[in-house]
Amino acid sequence: MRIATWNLNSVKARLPRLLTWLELRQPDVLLAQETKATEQSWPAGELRNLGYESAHLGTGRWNGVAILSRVGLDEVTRGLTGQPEFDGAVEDRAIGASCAGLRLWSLYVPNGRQVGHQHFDYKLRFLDAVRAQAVAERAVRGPAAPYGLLGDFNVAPFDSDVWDIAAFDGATHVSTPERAAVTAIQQASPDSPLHDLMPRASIDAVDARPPYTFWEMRMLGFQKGRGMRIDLALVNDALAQRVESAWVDRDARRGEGPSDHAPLVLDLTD
DNA sequence: ATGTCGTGCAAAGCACGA
Repeated sequence: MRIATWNLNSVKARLPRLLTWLELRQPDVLLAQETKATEQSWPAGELRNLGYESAHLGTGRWNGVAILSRVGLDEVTRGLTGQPEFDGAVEDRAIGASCAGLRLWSLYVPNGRQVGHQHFDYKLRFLDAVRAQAVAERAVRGPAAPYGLLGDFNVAPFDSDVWDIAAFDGATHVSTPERAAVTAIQQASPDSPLHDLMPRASIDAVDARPPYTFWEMRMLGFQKGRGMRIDLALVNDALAQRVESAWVDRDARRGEGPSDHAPLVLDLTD
């Protein structure tokens, strides 16, 4: 079984590449972010033609999250319990579902813009709502149920997760409170920690490069190797023990018209 | 700090977000 998470940066702009990628890599579940789609514009028909059911949460120009599955799509949850608002609205940043016995979330954590910006505070509150969601579901489902929080966290957990930590002095994505908020999610249920699965940098069996998942469109970030590992898979023991391989599909970042993110792929035992 | 994208509005140029 194969599951993946991918920030598409517009499903409309990415649809040809998305469909090609689904046929090439054959994921059983895809957790998608930044669809920038409405329920009307979500391409459910094209996805169904490839064998995927899908559940989408999106209202327009920004954000938007979805789960695609060809192994069942049940218990769909749109939004987090207690999800904070920004500018008076709950944004389309979280959708959960159960797929073939796995409880999975597709998350698009707010960017934060600048440390100290109100959007940064919103980011921290959102991450705390993710933590609370994990605690609540852990209480209901128990530690034996495979559980994963996947998506664009907009946080690089370690200094080595960015191309040059000196270039990020004072920046978001690497600050202490953001990293502490991610750690708090992982440790929310101390008897059932969530592991930050470290992927390989590519599908190759051995790849010594850093496993970045995002490269800026500006300044030729990909071409210059200026990347960040900000798309994460936080999974409990029950799911982690089924992971045979985790890797970044950096080939999806190449060529004409890519997203600025590459998919993070998990290959599981059946 | 931004040299690139993507979106939507109102209209082929901008504002906004990342």
